[in-house]
Amino acid sequence: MVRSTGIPELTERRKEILKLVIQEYVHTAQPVPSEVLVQKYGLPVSPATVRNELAALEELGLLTHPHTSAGRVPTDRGYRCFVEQLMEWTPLPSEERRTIRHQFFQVRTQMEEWARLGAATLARLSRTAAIVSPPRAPYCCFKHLELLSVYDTRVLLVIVLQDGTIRQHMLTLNEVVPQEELSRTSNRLNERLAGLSASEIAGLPQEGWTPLEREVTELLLATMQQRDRWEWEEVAMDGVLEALSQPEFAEIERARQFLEILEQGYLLLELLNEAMRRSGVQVIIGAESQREQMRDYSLVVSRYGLAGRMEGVLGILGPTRMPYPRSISAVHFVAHVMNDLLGQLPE
Amino acid sequence: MVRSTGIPELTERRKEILKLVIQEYVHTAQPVPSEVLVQKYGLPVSPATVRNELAALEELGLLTHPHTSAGRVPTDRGYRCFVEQLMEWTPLPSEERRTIRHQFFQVRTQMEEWARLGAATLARLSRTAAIVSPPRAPYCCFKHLELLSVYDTRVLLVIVLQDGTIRQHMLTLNEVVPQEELSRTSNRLNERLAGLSASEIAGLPQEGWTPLEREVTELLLATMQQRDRWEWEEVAMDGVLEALSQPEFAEIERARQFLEILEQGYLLLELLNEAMRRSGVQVIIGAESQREQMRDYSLVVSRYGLAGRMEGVLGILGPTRMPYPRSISAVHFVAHVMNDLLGQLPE
DNA sequence: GTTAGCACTCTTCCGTTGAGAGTGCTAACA
DNA sequence: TGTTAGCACTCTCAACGGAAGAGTGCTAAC
Repeated sequence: MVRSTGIPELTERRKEILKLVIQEYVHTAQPVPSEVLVQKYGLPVSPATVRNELAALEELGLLTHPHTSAGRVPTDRGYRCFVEQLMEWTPLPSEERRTIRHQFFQVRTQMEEWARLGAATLARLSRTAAIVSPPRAPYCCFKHLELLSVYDTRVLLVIVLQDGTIRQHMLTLNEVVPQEELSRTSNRLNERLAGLSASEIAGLPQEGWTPLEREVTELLLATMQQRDRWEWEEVAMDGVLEALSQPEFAEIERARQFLEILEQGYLLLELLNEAMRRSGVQVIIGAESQREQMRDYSLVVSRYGLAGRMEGVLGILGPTRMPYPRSISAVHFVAHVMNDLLGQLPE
Repeated sequence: MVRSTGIPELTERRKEILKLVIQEYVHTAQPVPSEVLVQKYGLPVSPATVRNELAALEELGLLTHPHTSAGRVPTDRGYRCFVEQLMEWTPLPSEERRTIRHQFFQVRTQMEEWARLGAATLARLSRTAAIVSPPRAPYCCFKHLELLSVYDTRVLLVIVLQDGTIRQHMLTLNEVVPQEELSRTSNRLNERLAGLSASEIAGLPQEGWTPLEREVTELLLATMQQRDRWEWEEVAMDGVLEALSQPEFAEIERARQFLEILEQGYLLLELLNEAMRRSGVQVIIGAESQREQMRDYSLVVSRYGLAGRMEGVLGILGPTRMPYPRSISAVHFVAHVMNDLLGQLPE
């Protein structure tokens, strides 16, 4: 019997051995020899038997070995099999859960802190690089704007969208306009535009509008459209240094490649956007991402929030050799906590 | 004659040789042998003579060599001497200046873009890590707040300070309050508090205020006090990968130390704060910073903005082996451009 | 199906060696 | 006195070789 993912059914003993190889390799970062499996984990068979099984697992594409006299190393498929069938769920200690919930509770009023705390928490739990996008509404309507006279002809335009996005623009007017007039203008615009989407605003007839009203509406539209593109800069990131202490980054070139993925972001943005379409924790192992640059790295991601209303995505990035049970429960838990935060905040 | 900085006066020939050693070393990252100086730069003396001079410069503490049969390498003092006395000013090509000015012009209305563009520009010009703090007023007064009903008892509080800082808080009230009542509350608070500093607000008597007014004032105060601490997170950073391609980061441990300095930030914050107190471009070479972690790195920084009204700081961080003339003109120029941006924006 | 035994392969470490790079010193020279 | 050629000396670095060790794969026996 073959599963939908193309992972072969294994005998119990092979499952056990594969699991041990992965656990050991994740722990030591060294190819795992047959003798260690017998001695350290007390398998009730001889190393020779284990070697036969290892050879069979290699035949199935779940393990490799770097050279003749080296131990076994898991392949992407091996990890996949582990994640789907063999892994034991390791929930976070309830003590730790409480601490984390408390930390989130403390910043519950400061939305701009959520992503940052999420990334920090995730990085600490997973000991690798963590990324958390701030929550936002996918189709976001205008909520409120404010024109503030700053000095002379300089005016600050503050735009608030319905998901809490705030943007500010500095305008230079042709003539000095008193604050009262600015307030009247913003009130008029608020009455006309509040609750409308970008396309609705774009479709409004502008007869009888003042030049200032038109200019502000123009900027408002530009802001709303710009917001619709995800910006890598607003994604919170943490634990990069933590990740770099892994032995896979012993050569600087590897470290640079890893940092490049994180700094450029477009590649991760693509993968995160794909992940947004599904629910639950998703694991993308090495070459499974179909991205050459990601060949040696795995991504554990989850969407969070209220679908279609206010959502974000979070995850961790590390070498394919990562403690998947821990990573998955970390991502799962933080997504859960952030879900709760958002659940308290209906649109 | 000895300068105030403790740099010895040198003969013309020694100046020339020191300059050449530094230029060559900055370029190749290899210890510079006497023969290269003669052959490549056509010094009108023999290698033996150059060796005598090199030995003298080493005696003065301006050069070292890593081992007996290696060429010379500049010391921190050597670089200091170079920066203060020997360096030739290399202005940016006017073509490039125009391009950069144009880029800044395009984001002139979006203050939150300034630091990011500044960092990107600086990184590109200097080919190393760049940091730019967003501009802010050192003693900042309250400008405006707005309470927006979000849903049920959830209310969004938007705070605008006089330097353009914007913070948002999500409140949960005990009872549902209609938007009109919220608007009246924010208007009352705006009338009472606009233009006041944190300490002035803290000193106001609150008799007769509603609980909501007190709560909002509380949050406002917390926000203003929090703003007074510089937050490393708001500092824009760029060019980190660029920096890591330098040969000094061939060993991963070096790279990690460097990234640690940039990620933690507190050390740089200290140095930047010191730099804020002086004007003009400042160069801090290696151990001059008195910080062990900074021993192998140099910082070229400049304050920008309007002293006491709206200011920020920017700079670059790289190995002590850096092209100081280029770095200094880059920092100088970007500070200048950002000065101009702010000059158009009196408080 | 399991296992002991063993040959085989490949890596890794270590000591050696030799070449090469550059200096520092000395003695001669202008 | 400053400059220079010559040369010995030191130190690094790459290459080499060999030995030890790790672990496998295979075979034959149980």
